[in-house]
Amino acid sequence: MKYVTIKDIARELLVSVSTVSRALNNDASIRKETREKIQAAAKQMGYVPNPVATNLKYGRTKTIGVIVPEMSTPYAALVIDGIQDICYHNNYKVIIASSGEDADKERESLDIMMQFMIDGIIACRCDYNKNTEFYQKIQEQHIPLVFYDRIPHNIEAPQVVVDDETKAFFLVEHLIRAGRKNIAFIGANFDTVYNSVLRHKGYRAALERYGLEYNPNIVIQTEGLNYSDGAAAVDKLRHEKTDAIFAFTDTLAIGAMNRLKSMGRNIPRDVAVAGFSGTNLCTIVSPQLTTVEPRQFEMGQRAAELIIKLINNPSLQSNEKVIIDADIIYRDSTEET
Amino acid sequence: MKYVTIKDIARELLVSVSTVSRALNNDASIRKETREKIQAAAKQMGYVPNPVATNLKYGRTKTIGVIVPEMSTPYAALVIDGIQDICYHNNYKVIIASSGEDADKERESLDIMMQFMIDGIIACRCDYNKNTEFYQKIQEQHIPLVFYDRIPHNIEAPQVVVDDETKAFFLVEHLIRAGRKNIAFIGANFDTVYNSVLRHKGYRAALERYGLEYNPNIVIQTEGLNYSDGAAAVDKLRHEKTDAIFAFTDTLAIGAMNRLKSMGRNIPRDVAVAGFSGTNLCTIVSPQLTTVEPRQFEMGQRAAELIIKLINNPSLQSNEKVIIDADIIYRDSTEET
DNA sequence: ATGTGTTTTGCAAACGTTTGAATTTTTTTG
DNA sequence: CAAAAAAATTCAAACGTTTGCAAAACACAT
Repeated sequence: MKYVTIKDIARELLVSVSTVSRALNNDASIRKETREKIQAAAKQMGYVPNPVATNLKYGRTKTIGVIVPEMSTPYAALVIDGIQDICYHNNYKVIIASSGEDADKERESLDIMMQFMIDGIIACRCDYNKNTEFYQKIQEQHIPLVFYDRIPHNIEAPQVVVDDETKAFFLVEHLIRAGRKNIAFIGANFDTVYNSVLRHKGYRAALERYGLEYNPNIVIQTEGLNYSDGAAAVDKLRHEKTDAIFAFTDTLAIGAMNRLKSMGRNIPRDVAVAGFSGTNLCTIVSPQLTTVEPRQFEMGQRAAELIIKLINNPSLQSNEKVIIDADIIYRDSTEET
Repeated sequence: MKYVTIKDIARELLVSVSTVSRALNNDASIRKETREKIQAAAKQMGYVPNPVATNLKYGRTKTIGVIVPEMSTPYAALVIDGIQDICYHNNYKVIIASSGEDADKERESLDIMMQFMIDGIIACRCDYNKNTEFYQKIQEQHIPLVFYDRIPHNIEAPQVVVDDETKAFFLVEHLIRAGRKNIAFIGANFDTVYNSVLRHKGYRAALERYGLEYNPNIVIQTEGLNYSDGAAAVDKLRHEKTDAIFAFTDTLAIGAMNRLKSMGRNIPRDVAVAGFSGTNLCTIVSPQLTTVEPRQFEMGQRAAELIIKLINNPSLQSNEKVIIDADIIYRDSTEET
């Protein structure tokens, strides 16, 4: 593909390239007539400015890299949508990589992005104890870096997150008020996903607040975050008295729910189940799943706005922390008994 | 972020930039010693080649644009994964835009990508009767263009697709053999999604082959492709005798299934349900859903390989058509009565 | 006409690479 | 030891922009 350049226009109109450049950028020093003549010609000739040339000139790529832990839930899709919404409107390209909850893959993707010289990174770490030095190196190079969703925990950085602890508290409170006494927590590994620690904290606080005993036997940490991990967690609970489950994500909740059902237990009568994520998957399972629904699209938007702000403001050393609101959606899976 | 350049290395080592350039590119005309010295210095100084400079030089962006109709199913995620797998290994950036099944949005995204001067486009059209001229314009500009999944139908272009007709035939055959006599087809609009036309063709062929009467009253074209559209289709079937449903996608199938359940109909006893897409969503609903599962990751890979081939071979005017295999996965939703 | 001031345009360098051609250095040869 | 050949290095232009500064064009007063 051969594109029309500023030079072509200059040659055509017998003016200099600088004049064309200025005219197209509406520079005040160009005579109105000339400007209009040039802009008309540009349009007519199908000129489109070559972004790589200007990027070279300005020493940037107008690209931001996004690392997500997974890409196959509507949750991820919505966040990405939000990011792209802001970025495309600000003329930034977005490149996405999924780590698949694998820290090595995450690291590898970061490496690729660094080679692309992206102007900034929006990341959702899969494991808060991994790749820390790498992210620090990125920070030292003064490449803008924003985290979202997963709490970075052991690294100071701007971030866009949900108030896990509070939301978990309210959700568990809801279960308690619905008459549940033995509420299990199916969480992600505490050494991997810090949000899990926080939701557990909220969970425990709610129990305490309502005078329910905390039973470590019904607090499970899963291997991964797939449906099968939810199911596996249920197996571990097999011999424990349980009348409700609060799962770390919708995926875990759905995995758990289906296992419970196949064991012949009725939901919500025998066991209430609640998740966290607020994807529309909650509405396609039966019974429909109660969940905490962060404003995912907005989360993406905020993260994108933040990174763009940091890119345009290299001096700004802020570690701004944006809290995204989340709604608790009550559905059949936690109906009162 | 200030990066180390070839010039910095040149200055440091008191050689010319061309020597550095050639040394780093392993040019044979550079003395071994010099080359090694330069490469060592480059590494030590943390040099990373500036892709925007080389891209400018070569008149390309090393970016390929992907247009998907939706991004919130595991289907899309897997295809994208496949695309990225190939592209990142070939040093191409991938930028993705979702049209949300809206032709205007699709067009808008294409516009943005054109402004980014991507080297090629991989697209899944949301409506084969919309934006045709626009895609033709892209072809006229000789920008490599590959379609996947949705049949482009009224435009000649390289594509990576599934044999819809045949696969639909076999799936419906399976329903018939399981004893179903009144098999409904819930398809996407025939004027919008050509695959729907083809699957309908396969559906009809299977009926014919087994001597079942074709009943147009139980062939529904939906508005959109969401769960709600599946449910709405079931409502339209309300007064028809139906003991099986073949839905155009898993999403439609799940929407239909849930509506049937809420109407008190048992699946598969009263109505068998089958979908098409092969996402893992089929396994989280109950009963688990029979479906046709195209090799999604592979589909993405093939599409990416094709586009890269075309980029590297501008002369190649091929309209290669790659057929991706698909497996029929039999699950509880279509068990024999 | 001449000079002054303003407006408009052009020159040339720069961003970080690559690469054909020219130049320098080294090696080989008679 | 000089000349020729080969090898290694450098020069300079190019990719498509932007932009400080110089130059040209014009307006107006004298």
